[in-house]
Amino acid sequence: MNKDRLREWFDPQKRSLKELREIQHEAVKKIKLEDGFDKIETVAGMDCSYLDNRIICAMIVLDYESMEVIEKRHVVREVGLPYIPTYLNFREGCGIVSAFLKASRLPDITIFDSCGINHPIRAGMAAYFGAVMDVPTIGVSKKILCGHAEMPTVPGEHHKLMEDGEQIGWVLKSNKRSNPIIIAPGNKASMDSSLEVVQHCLKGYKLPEPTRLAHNHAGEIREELKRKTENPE
DNA sequence: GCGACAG
DNA sequence: ATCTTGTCGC
Repeated sequence: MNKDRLREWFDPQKRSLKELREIQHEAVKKIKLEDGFDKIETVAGMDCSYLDNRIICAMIVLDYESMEVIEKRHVVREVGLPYIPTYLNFREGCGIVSAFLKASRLPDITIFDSCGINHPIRAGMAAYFGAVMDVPTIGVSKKILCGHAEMPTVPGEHHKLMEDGEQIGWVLKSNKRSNPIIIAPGNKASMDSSLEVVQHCLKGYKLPEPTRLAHNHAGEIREELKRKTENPE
């Protein structure tokens, strides 16, 4: 996909929220909820951190079986939109696309630190990105944006996240000491596969390795930038 | 009208 | 997300 087309999908530019909502609807039409991958050999994690008016998007690619890091990438951008619930795809989109395209080899599936189809109009960052880029994605968040579910209390316990009688994701107790995490398909990943992939990536922490490591990396880059800002040499 | 609301 | 100290529990 060329650069101009990508901007149309991810750059909020000077468009109104109404226009942005329309664009989300266009992307949602492209979402596929069946598995669109074969054997998973690599899985990536994507997360962002912020510093003043800049956003740091970090991506980590891991070997699916061993969960060993293969590649770490990041990009720093000026944020183009304030945080507005349900419009996160336009706030973090451009940076995420840049980081994603920096990978030397595209991952078989990517886990985002955000919502998937568990969004008011099914346009969570993971679902939106996956639909536009036509790649498999899963969303893993820490808070419920929409939907309701019984809360799991025992590690491994999980329940369906429901909205209007439809399942839009899962709520999973990933760790004894942590609050449950919310999992949802993004694109080209079924409801069951989304849960299975995330469970496979859990290694004793609240978050699955891909997302946990991406979060750490984004934080490290942030600290570096902070030093430069305070100590310009 | 009121409350909820990913990062 | 970010700002921040101590504190409870394993």
